[in-house]
Amino acid sequence: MAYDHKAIEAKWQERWESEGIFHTHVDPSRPKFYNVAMYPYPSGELHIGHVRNYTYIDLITRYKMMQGYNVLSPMGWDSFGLPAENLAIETGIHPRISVENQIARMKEHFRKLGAAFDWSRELASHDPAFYRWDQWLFLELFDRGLAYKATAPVNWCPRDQTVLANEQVVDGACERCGTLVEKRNLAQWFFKITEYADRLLDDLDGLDDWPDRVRTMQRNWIGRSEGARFGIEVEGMDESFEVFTTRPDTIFGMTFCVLAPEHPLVGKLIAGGENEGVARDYITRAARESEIERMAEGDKTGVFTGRFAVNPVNGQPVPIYIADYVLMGYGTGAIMAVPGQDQRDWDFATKYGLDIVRTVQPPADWDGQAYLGDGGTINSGFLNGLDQLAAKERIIAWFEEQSIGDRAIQYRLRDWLISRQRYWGCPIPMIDCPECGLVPVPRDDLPVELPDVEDFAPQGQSPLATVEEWVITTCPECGGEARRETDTMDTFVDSSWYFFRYTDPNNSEAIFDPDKADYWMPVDQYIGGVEHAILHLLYARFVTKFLHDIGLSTVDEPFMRMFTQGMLVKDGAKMSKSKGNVVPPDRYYEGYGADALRLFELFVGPPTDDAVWNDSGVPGTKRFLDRVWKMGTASHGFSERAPNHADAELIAATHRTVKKVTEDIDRFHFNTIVSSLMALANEFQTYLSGEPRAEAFDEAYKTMILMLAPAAPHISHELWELRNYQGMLAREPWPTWNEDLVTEATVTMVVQVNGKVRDRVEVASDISPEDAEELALSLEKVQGWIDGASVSKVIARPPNLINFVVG
RNA sequence: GCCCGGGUGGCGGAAUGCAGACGCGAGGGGCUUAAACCCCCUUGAGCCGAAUCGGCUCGUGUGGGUUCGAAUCCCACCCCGGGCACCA
Repeated sequence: MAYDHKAIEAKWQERWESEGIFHTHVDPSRPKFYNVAMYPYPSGELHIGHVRNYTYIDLITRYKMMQGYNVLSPMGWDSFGLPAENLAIETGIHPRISVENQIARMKEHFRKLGAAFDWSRELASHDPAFYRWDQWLFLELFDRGLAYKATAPVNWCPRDQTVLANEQVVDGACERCGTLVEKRNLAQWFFKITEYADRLLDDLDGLDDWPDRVRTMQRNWIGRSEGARFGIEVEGMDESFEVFTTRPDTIFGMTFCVLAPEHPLVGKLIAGGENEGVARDYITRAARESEIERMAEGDKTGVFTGRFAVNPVNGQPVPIYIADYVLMGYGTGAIMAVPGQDQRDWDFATKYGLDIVRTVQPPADWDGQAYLGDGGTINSGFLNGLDQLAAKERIIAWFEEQSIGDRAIQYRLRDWLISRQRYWGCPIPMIDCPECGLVPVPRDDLPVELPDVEDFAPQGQSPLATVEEWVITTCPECGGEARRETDTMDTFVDSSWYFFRYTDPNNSEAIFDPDKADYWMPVDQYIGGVEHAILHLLYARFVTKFLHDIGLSTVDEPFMRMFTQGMLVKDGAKMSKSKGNVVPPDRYYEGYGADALRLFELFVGPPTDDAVWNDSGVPGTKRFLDRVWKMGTASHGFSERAPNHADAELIAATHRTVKKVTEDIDRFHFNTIVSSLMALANEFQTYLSGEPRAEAFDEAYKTMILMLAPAAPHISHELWELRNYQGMLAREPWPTWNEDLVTEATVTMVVQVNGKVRDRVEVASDISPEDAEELALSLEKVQGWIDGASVSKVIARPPNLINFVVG
């Protein structure tokens, strides 16, 4: 008999809500557990990919509650951003309206899923009560010189007269009209995250409960490299340029230099030269391409400027090229090229017939490519014979003696550009006064609220610029007429601190109460998609360190334990609206129920991996729940016999499952907890088909319901109540296991000969290596495989395995 | 191009010294007037024998290596996915 999932799920959702069991308060008497799923963009539809994420967070919330923690699991909305704005441009519907409708829809989905969130702490980034603190944070950064204005290029569509996001540029053209996109320089706001580069890098070492791959990605993203910076003179001109290199020891091998096409010196270098026309074309083309496109070209391209640079160590003139594989945004936008020791330079030199001089002795058979290893310096004047490290020290000292350069550290990390020429975001709280310059909006005037506009489409500037009565204001310093900043902030600003706000979401006096934050922070468990492994996590870490530095937070890392989950894939592609392969969860609530859906979401695969959605999976987990239901509600005709081995075995199997499930939850192997519970249910079936005793069954079954509770809460709660156990299941303690019961008296030992399994034998689990060897040798099959040959080695790993090496 | 992951039956996956747990699908059988539901059995490939039982060989993307022993560790290659700073 299938159970009535619709009635049961509605009943318990109502009960949890009316009893407010997930409402949380500061309670220093209990250990806290702060559990956060990355807050979603309210796209309207929750799809089964989201459901996977929230099933994980919900499982942990309920599990930790059962373990006695004071668990905070809040939910909110990343509700500013491009999709709502695009919809507004298309339909004229105000983003606030569409976003709030979508939030309501998604909340309904969460309710139907049985999600255990503390809704009293709900927040949304488009709410002025929230984003005024974005503005406050901006001003704090500004006051300390960590927010500044500088010019940076944007994608510009000359036909639509708008700034485009990278996502809106397809193959170098505007996604809407197909016009070739140009780069245009605008004055924009930055956060000086590079000031924190070293701390962001060093503190990764302490994040032991983060996935290694995420830490590695962050390390590489920050990209600290040590080397030297020095100046190079242009021959026959009173000009020079700086280069940064990690390999100053190879300077004698510099046979050309390369400048980025945007390098400020390029114009002067090519002026009047034979290559001027070609160079100008090249620069125009490079400007159209994105950095990724420039780096992605397998074949390096470049143009000779017609000028030569002077190698400072030997006075040799070397040609200066411009090439798009050198980026203006990294280092000094210019490099010394050493083809002998750098593969990209090697490729370039080979293509353009430039000299290659090796300054590090490669191994004897080395040929046809750059040599990056160590091997003793050659062809390098006063550096000859030194190893790489010594040569570096020597040449840097020489730069300093000559006053042409010095030791330098270079980061790949760039400052965080937060300006967006968009409507649907948080206004930047600055005023531009003709008399006083850039003036911050006074804290008391916050929030600077987003005004309503007629037309949402960006027109060169933010749509805010068209709202004259909003833009024109008075200068807080001199009282004269001034203009507001019309750019809005990157939505990553909102998401870089919202987890602090959850700890004190309704505070109208401060961003949050430091005491409340002190109780809850850091987040004990943070869960989200691996696509956020770099940017969002880095920004959140940066802002947390900043809040720490200004005395608001006692912690300087936000997330103790990080978990990045894989995506759900359907029909060979990532689930997304544009691919049209989104599976909404609704269909499952009706036919199978939230519990069956949740269980399959857990079961579908390892949480860290991408998983493939299979439509017949949910019916499978529903079948399992039906079996559990039937076992717990049918009358079994229990036997009055004395306890025997079968009863003991059922109890032991249950204890083994408690151990396995507990350990698997702790290490995030959610897919195998479902397997283990299914296997246990199969044991129950076997037991019930014999002569079951009520006592053994009740004890084991009660434990199974407890284990099922975090994964499939509705059915578990109903069974708990039906079987007359007292209290709400969600508040029951998580079961423990008895180690003596878990350890089995005998185990199967594998017997190998030369590493191949030849027999198995049942042995006592505490068998000695000697006894194991003797027993194994006595086996007929093993004798047959050894076949009189001499056993040269015995590898004994009792009680699991023994291996005889023969011949 | 650069950085980070991943490749195991028909499918999702399990397994850190026994490859294929658990489930899906498929095939066979039972229940049923019939179907659905439910229950039972079989299910990596190839092979051997005196054949429903016993046994052998191969097999975890490809090729090599380390080891008594490799899905697991190392090297090279192929393929797929994520990120690359204005999607979130």
